[in-house]
Amino acid sequence: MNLTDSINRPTLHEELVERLRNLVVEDVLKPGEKVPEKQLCDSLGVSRTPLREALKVLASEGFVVLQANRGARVASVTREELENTFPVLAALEQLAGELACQKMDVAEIQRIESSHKDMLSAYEARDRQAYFKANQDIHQALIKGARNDILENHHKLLAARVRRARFLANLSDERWAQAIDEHETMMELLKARDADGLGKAMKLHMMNKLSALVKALKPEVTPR
Amino acid sequence: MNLTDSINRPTLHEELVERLRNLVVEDVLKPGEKVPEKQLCDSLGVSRTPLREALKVLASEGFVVLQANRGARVASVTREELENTFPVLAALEQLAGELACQKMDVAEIQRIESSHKDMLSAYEARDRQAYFKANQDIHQALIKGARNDILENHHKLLAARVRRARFLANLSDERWAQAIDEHETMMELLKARDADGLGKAMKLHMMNKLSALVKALKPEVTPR
DNA sequence: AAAGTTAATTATGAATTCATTATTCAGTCA
DNA sequence: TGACTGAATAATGAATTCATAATTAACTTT
Repeated sequence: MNLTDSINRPTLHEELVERLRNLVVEDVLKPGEKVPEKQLCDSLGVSRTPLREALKVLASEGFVVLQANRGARVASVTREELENTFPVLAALEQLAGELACQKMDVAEIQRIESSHKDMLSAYEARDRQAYFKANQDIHQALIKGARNDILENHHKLLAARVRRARFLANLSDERWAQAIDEHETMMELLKARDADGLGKAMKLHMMNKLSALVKALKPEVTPR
Repeated sequence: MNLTDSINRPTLHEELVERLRNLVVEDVLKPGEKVPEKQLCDSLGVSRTPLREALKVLASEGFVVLQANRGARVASVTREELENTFPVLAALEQLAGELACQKMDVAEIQRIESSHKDMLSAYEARDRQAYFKANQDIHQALIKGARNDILENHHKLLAARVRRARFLANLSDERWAQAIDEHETMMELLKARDADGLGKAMKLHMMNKLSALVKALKPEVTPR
């Protein structure tokens, strides 16, 4: 009898961390909004203890901000934060690209190519929803391919924080086309297993994403 | 009346996160050891609620491991973890080096040079304690110099996790000399404001640190 | 009516309590 | 003797309670 994977019943607070993080990333809980404990407890059917534990974790991850005796507010997405986050994310993706080239097996690369084609189809159809999905799958898979848990964890958190920015500015046609190009290049480099090249391409891809975002954002954000 | 900085009374759990993290990093709480809530509560003079909140945060930071209904254990420092963490840390330091070259002012660089000289003195005197301190000051200052909170946060956590490894293996004379050399180079590049160069040097410095560590570690660690 | 003050209400931080799960240990039987 | 069983104990997860700080509402006072 081989019971390798033991019963996996996550604790309440773990589930709550996941669910609340999703609510923040999916913009259900809006930036700046305060997070009323009682209300959430009622709607989620838990007591305050595990909820508050989850909020502490979320705060350490940067999704909410705690103020003593004033509870939690959803962290706002500032331009400054984006300008700080993207370079870090870019550095992580660069590393991921390098490692992925070395460590991924052929089947994995083929799966990425499949997601890549899905992405192209979504682009042709101008289906933003499907595009984002395929895009995320690709980046996710490349990170996984790096075989590095630490990298994966930190990337996951930063990527989630940045993902919220999609509610701030729409993807321009121009940027969209450029992104597709960049992905084509990345795909080529991955297949050629050009570690250094893919790393640099992924870094550049991120930084270009930031540029486009800041450009689309600039007018509306207070010039600080 | 300018009350820019409001009263800063951290909540209990925040203080606990700091203190417990220190206990782990300073090897007072040993890897694999379980963290008995009651005992800690008594010795710290707090109730279980804030302590448990702190443990959740520490778990999300990777310093402890939670098992449902079995409480928290201090995370062990495995070779695999080090081999995963250092490359990520190296990537962050590379970025920090690049940014620091661009953003630090002259006074800051001079202060780093002063720490650098302290470090050299400590090396001459073979004073490990003082060396570690000066070394940490330098790296800390370079990170600060990058003017990027996100980078700083993530670096801080990873650096703390890795710092625990110093209880696993001693710094060899050979490696120590090499590290000094690398720091000399870094100092030169910083003064020359060679962003790309400093970035690469810091990355290399980290990766060499890992090599030395793994070499010193290899015999004693169970071979995977 | 507007600004300021005080009382009532609400929300939060932390302690305590309760229920459940692990662990320990004595006892049983092969 | 040594492995198994089950009761007793201890530790944990979560709910509840309590004390205090923040917010709101009511009331003055001008």
